[in-house]
Amino acid sequence: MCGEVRPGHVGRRVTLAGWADTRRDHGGLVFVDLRDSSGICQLVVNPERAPGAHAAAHAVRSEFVLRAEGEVVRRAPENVNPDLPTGEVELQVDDLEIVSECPPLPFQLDDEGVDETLRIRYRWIDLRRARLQRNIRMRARMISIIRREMDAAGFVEIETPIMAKPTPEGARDFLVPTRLQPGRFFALPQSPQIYKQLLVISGFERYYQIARCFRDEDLRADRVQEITQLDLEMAFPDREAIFGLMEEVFGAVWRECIGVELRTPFPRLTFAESMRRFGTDKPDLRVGLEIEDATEATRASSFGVFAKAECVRFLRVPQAFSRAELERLEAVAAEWGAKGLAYLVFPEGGEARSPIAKFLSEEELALFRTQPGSTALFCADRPAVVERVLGNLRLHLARRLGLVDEALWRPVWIVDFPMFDWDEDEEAWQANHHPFTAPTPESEELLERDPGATVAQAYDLVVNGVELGSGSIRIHRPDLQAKVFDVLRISREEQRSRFGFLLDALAMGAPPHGGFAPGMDRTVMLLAGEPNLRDVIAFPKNQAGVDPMSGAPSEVGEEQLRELGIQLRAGPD
RNA sequence: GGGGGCGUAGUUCAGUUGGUUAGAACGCCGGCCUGUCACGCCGGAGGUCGCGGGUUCGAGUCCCGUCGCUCCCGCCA
Repeated sequence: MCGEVRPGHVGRRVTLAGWADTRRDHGGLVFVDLRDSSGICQLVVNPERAPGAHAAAHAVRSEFVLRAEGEVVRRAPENVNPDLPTGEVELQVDDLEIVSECPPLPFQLDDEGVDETLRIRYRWIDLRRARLQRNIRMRARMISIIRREMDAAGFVEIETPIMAKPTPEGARDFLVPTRLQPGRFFALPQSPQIYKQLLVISGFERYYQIARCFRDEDLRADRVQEITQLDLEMAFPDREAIFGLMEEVFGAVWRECIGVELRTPFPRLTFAESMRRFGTDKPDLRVGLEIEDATEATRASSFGVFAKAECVRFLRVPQAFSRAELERLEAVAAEWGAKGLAYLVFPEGGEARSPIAKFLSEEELALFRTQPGSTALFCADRPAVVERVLGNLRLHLARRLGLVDEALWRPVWIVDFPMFDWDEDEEAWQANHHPFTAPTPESEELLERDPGATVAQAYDLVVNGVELGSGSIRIHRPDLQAKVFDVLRISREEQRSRFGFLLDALAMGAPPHGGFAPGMDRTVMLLAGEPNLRDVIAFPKNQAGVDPMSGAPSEVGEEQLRELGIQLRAGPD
């Protein structure tokens, strides 16, 4: 292997094979950097020693596949390349075979800024980049570690159907027609949720799967339509058992993939506390800034906006902003729905600067006064708006002021999510996690009386502000499941037709069960430090959901459609 | 569905108030070169300025439309 040639091999005759990374042709001597997945080794071809090999070397171009035979020799001290692990030696070539040729590439491998469509279209070349090789190999190592840990913990890997039943609520399904049942469709699973519950009910007390999941939704840098998740479910769970297992698995992954020791147990934060302190349910705990409350303190204020607002909160930022900076911040805040951004600037050795200072009493001012050279930024509105604005402003400021310690890893469990969110458009309750999530025993009685106050036994794992996975303790009593469906206004008939088999199974000896499902793509993305999910996926699609390499999805012939009983209409108009 | 950015050589980009023959770097081709390692030096080829329309004596540049890519919002139980 090219990257493994060492001084200990000096004098040995070896054959190396790989790709021509670069060629340096001196007319006489020709140097070729031969690359394989283990690294690079320099070939030296001397026209006097090997005229045949020299002619071949002269014809070599980038990315040709070569086989070189020769003797490992030690380089003279002045010729050592300290940047190369194999830099003390080289291969003195006697025989060089061009195994495979390559035309000039559509882009250069050392050019990082190439248009992504072009990169994906020629993915087999793009994947030769050291960075992508590292990402894809790290992904494989992670999956292998996870399998080892899950097996050791007594979990059984079981495959569930890729062709499953459509679920109209939630994300949009990818539908799959079938010739044998014209007019009917399978759906690609958004998750193996129901199957895994059935498996545990079946007596597989510990199930897992490296599962592909599909959602026909719009894509983002950190969102693709086809994801891989570690899907797991267990009988007689307690939340702590699942947390402990995941901490062990992620601990092993971080340790063995990037040499980082995660401190366990991971801290826990309730949903309510996370929203209050960080304005989000996926807080980046590397950022020290926290949102503080001023609702009560300003209740009696002569500043009407504060006095009347349902909620007033603020951020203390360690920088005295200028007028222009504050205007830019206000514009940023407006994008997130802020009607305004009140501020108190405390400059170094000067009076507080603020258009609202005159409305605030000495006591109120004292409350917000921090060290000189800082600013208090206020948002007053409904809690949801205040949280969104200040939560995003917190991240924006952290990035801009360099308050994020990139070397830190801060995992956190977010717990005690609300069972339901109120959907303004539908004027109905929606499951915050999914409809199979159990309420806490204490809040179960609130289900009918006050659905919004019901607390779910659901939890998310968040690392450095990225939601890696979520899970819950499930409902294992058919009566409770039916009650939850009632809150979601799913009629008894609909419950039967859509989830009848699950309700039946719950009625036939279902143990308490629960599970978790961390996303593998996002985990590698985090481990590899990649901002874009596509760079940890071997063959990704573009933002329009199209594969520029194969052209998928593509149109199909009439014959194929006829067999499926599908007729295409001309266009939407 | 909505908003921002981008689209000029194989690639990454520059291109002034609209004005001669649209440039650079890398890559590519040819030549020279026996210690380079992003080799060097000399020479050369390479352009539907995304596409369509308009304004103008004249459009890469201005206007309208359209397509593509990308980032974000919505959406993602």
